[in-house]
Amino acid sequence: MRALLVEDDDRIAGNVRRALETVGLSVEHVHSGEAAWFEGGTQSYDLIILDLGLPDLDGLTVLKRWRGEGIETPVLVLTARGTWTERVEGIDAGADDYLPKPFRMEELIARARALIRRAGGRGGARHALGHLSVDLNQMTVAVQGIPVTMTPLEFRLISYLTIHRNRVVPATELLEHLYGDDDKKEANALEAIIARLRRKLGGSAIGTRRGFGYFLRGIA
Amino acid sequence: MRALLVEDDDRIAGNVRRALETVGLSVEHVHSGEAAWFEGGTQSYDLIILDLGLPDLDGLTVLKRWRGEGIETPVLVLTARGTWTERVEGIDAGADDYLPKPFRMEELIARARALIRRAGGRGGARHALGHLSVDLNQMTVAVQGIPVTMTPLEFRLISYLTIHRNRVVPATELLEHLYGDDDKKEANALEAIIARLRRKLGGSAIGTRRGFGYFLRGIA
DNA sequence: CTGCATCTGTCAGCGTCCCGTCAGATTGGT
DNA sequence: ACCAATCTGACGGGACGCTGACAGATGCAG
Repeated sequence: MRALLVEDDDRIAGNVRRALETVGLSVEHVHSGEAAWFEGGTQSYDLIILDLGLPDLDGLTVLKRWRGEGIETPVLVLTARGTWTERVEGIDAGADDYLPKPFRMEELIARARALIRRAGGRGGARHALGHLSVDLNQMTVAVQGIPVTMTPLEFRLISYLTIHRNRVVPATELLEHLYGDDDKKEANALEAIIARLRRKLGGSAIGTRRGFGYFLRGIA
Repeated sequence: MRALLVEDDDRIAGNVRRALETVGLSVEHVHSGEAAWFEGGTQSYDLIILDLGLPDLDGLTVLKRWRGEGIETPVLVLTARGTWTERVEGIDAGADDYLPKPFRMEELIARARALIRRAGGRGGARHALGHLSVDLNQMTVAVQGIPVTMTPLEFRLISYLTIHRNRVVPATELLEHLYGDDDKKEANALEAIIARLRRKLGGSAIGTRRGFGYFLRGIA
């Protein structure tokens, strides 16, 4: 379940990304209209979150182009100014839903879920790979069917790795995800959590790429 | 058991919400016709309370669109002016019942109940898990068949957990549900209610996921 | 109006568990 | 083989959640 986030403001983007990821979406983020136009046109997404106020190519233009090309991905439009005309424009251009800033993250999530559901993509908050299964709703993790209790940090870490299962996640990114970038912890804190996770999940669940980061592998 | 409340006046909306919640309904609230149109079309509700006097899209239009789409959810229409013609219009558009402002909350609740019951919503109003049974219509809770008396807050909490039984509900969400986000209570208030609930229901009914929130489990 | 009962928010104390830190072992790359 | 990166076990401070007690608020009865 992948989402494309088009937003030039990094602060907002960070929040949105975190919110979406907690409900099990894997989020790709681009800052500009051009990049969005390219990403959305070449990759397959289950949902696109589109901010209208972009530096280069206008969001509405991008949206119209997509629709013109027959791309049917559900699009949720964000905009600063919530005027009536703009809303109509957005709907006319092919937006599936519309959300004026500022908005509450819960609302964004609710609407995102609704869009995905309507599009027929069943919101799968349940991931399984190999002998490992992660349920983002119940916040449970099971190895070979038997449940394993997780502490908050451990769960957030395994969730993040699960959502980004297909790539190596840099340690810095994990640290940023677990603690707001402000908190300064010894780098060792992450390693400690990884160690505890490995003990619970079995040693081979989490792999290390020395100098880069960590990745999840199905347990063989 | 979920209700959608479409009402632009926040004062009225607050009262209605509280009233509905005391009878065990989980209430979603939108302010505009557009939002209502979207919410009602994408989510599944057991009841919709629709105010006609909306700023953007007229309530009647929304209602007609829903019916046109085959959405059969019972709709209770509220309106400021109770003229005869308007009532006919409302019924014609597909409303199931009609209530002129001002009205007494008791009457609203009575009609809401009637609509849900008529729609066969009886099926969803009674939940049973393990030795615990929760009846949202009668506002009763029973453990192993013997009824337990609940205070209002306790009942709203157990209702909310029952409705969202399949996931871990974050403490913040519970706080927001019990008190409007405006009220700022010490976080401990929630814990106090949970403790009282546990004493009544037996310790194992409500589970804690430290750092996340609470969840309901059938009593084994 | 007064007294009683109930509900519920606040507080303080306590136990449990989380997790950051440290120190030493171990691994992997060159 | 050497060095840096990573791993791991142990430990302790502190966050988190639970509970009992209390008091203000509210409602009801007399």
